[in-house]
Amino acid sequence: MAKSNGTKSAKSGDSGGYHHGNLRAALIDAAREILVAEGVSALSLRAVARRAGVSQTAPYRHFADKAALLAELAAEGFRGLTARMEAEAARQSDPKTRWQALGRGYVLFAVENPTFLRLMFGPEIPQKSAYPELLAAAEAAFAALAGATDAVAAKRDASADGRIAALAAWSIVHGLANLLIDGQIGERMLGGKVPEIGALTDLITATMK
Amino acid sequence: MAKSNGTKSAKSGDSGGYHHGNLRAALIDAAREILVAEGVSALSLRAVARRAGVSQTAPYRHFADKAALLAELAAEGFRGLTARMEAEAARQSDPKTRWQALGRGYVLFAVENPTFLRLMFGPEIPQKSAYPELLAAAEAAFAALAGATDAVAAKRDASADGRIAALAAWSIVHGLANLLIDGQIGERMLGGKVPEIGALTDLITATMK
DNA sequence: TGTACATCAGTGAACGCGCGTTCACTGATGTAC
DNA sequence: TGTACATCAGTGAACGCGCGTTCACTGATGTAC
Repeated sequence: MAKSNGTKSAKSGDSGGYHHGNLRAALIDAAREILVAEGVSALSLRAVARRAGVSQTAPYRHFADKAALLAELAAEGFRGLTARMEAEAARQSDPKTRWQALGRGYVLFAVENPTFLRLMFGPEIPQKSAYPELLAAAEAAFAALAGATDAVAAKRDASADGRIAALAAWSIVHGLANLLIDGQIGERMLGGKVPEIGALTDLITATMK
Repeated sequence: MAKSNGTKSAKSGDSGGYHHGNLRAALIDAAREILVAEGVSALSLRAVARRAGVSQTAPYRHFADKAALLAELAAEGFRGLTARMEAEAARQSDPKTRWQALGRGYVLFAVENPTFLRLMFGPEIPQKSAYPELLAAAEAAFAALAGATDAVAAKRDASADGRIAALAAWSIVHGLANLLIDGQIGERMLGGKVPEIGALTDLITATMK
């Protein structure tokens, strides 16, 4: 997920003129850095502008408002989530093995990028449905999971409801991910032995039919 | 969950003197009302004092700081969650039926009290472990679930790991609850037919071994 | 029963902060002729 | 090739707001004698 738009930063050597060149991308870079380093509550438009080295009103040349910038970052998060799942599932063709690998990717992404997960699912972006790109990225992530669980369900029982299987799969990995990043899973709960996250996720997803 | 401490409210007829009588309870009532009506982001100490009809510094006579008040409210939330689960599972003695009923209670509580869930699991209370009452209430909720899933796991397979079964159960209902309250589950995902929440939860929990 | 006094639970003003957004503006760019 | 001019992408000041918390204070209560 550590990404950069590979454009000159606000203060790089290009003689630092009045015009920035690629401020839009630089603002998203700055926002990502703040999100990762300080969390979603520190992600103010003013802080983003400060970090990008421009005046606090400059972002309004590129984003309608704060939510529009956050929506773009959240969409990036969903694309990262999908990528992480698919990386984990590469070359897994057995349906069940594949779904477990996708689940591992989901939970690992969350643990590696907790602040992203909070932005993606939290209330900071009101009316997520107002951002088609965000909606599409979220649905693509779900579709990746659903594709695999459909295959599991169909293999086990031709009359199984694929939609329910997909939602159940999403629920279990989403729940585990959130409990982990919210610090709800204490050692006590696991009886002292705390497995590595990927292994733990495999144990959890193995409890599904 | 709609609760009141049954004490005279800030402005009731008791001649409204300088001393309130039971401000501590009245502050928690006020906080609960704000949480329910306006969400966790509106839950400021100043707003709570305003609603209770006292000066904005009065709460400091009863709570060390904002987090202490929120922790008390969150603990109340966990007790409500446990109660909702147990109400749903009353008179269910078959292990699997019982666990599904508890799960229904979990998800229904979340849908009925979404802002409570966000307070209970969200980042507004830093260092939840600093509040023993909160910790105990959260663990009691988990224990209720774990008690039932232990029985399911033991019945199915004597060598099954009860802790993993419990965590998986918690994950799936927690995930479903959060996806629902965050508005992530669209009609599209369910193919048009949107079942009632309790029935949906039963379908989801039925996918566990 | 009366009273001095310690304690408790409130108040009001203030500190110092950060936020999203709007406004009138200006410097830089690029294009039509 | 040179230049007038429209447009674009920045700036800086300000509006109006809310927040958590501290401080010195005061009104009310209850208790010891």
